[in-house]
Amino acid sequence: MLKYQAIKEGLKKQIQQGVFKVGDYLPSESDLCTRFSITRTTVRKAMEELLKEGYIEKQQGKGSRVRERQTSLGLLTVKGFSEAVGQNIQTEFLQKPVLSVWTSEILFPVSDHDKTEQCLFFERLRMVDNLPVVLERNWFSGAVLPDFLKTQFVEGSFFKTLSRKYLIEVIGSSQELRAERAENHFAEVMQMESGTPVLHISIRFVTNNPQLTIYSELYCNTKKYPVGNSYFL
Amino acid sequence: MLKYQAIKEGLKKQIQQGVFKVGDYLPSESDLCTRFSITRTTVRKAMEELLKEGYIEKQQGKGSRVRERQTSLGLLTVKGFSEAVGQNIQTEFLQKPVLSVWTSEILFPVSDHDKTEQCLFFERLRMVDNLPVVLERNWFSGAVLPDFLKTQFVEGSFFKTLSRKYLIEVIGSSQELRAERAENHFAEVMQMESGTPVLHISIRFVTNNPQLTIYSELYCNTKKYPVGNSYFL
DNA sequence: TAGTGGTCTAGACCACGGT
DNA sequence: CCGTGGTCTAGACCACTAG
Repeated sequence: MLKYQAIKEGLKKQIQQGVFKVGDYLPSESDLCTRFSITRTTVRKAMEELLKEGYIEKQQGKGSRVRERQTSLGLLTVKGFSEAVGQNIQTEFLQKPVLSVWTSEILFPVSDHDKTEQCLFFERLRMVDNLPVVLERNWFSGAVLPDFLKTQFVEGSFFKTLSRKYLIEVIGSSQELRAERAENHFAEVMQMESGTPVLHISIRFVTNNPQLTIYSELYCNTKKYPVGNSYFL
Repeated sequence: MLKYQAIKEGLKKQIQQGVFKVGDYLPSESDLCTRFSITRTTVRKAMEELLKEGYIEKQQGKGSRVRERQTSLGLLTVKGFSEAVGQNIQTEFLQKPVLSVWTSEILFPVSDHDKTEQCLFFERLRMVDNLPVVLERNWFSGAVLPDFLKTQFVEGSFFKTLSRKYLIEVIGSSQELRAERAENHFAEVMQMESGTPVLHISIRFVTNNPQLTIYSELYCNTKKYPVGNSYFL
């Protein structure tokens, strides 16, 4: 194992396990140098990677601080979601996590390995001011998530739960987008007129555990809240 | 100016101007060290940035090679576009670049500065097997693009033209997505039934020239060809 | 003023690709 | 075998933040 990799993984694990919490400062670079008997170059390489992967932010003169990880995975978010503080946002479980089956609703091809495992499923409705905005349906293998069905979500977030309780991180994603008509069942749940255009987002999340891939199908009413993203070098 | 910045900008300019072409190898790191009387660390920092910005790719044992720049800006592409070699892809100008006006069709707010400048516009239709897939409408200030209306597109690409002829690079983007009904005019151009869902993508491209922002509105028929992207750490 | 991250020097050895 | 990029050492000085 390369030295900078070891430092990086060590720090990452401590962040994930909560030894360093969001907002905490990591030991300074010179601290780490003496502590592990290595040079600044090596320490800085490790920190550089943590920065690139979204775990920390640096400030000259102050230090490196753990931040709420945002993968910057080119993912789309509902505009006005989470950032819009004044908004009245609710999340409602239409189906809490249960044992289910691999279904053809999943538009990305399910891997042969996944097909041989049990399939877990849950479904949520995201609302702004009591208006349904996103219907979110998720499927994934439960093989590497012991006791997931009995687990409480960390801060209401699926991905935080994977990170804190199972040390699983999302390391990649593929998305496909389609404009479709809201059909009977969806139209009703989403409180849309049947036949209204709905934005259908299919996502495959790849994690650092090769046994866990997450398949999500999102249905968005973009009338009042378009989805979007930004990216700057 | 920092040394690594100077090296980086120098190499970047030479790449943009075609001194180093796609596929060419840049001088080796030790070459650059002696040539500019600096150390490996500094050269490597410069190369690192060029890598991150998508200008080069590195191979241990061989060297650093200029590659076709792909910004990895979290942008969406039509699935099967450009990668699908067997496909029969055409691009048709519905409107070649002309002097136009800032219109309310642009969903992102047009900056006050842009509003005071002349507005250029062009419109293209992308087709696969003679089936319209994307209608693309673009607006931007012509202030910093002398003779743009008389300019031929480099390899049929707007962005390559900006890069090669004006040394302007896209450094960021914001996107918004909406599912809408194809209305009369669009439905006709796109050869879709009126009222069919269409994916509307609004993009604001930010460039390294503060005077140039590009506003694009794309309308996609996702029935056969969904749009999408992938991202991996 | 002390401590932090940012830049830079001048070396060394290694892993990889091609001759 | 040589040249390439990848890792690492042991220093130095600078720019920024805060007490």
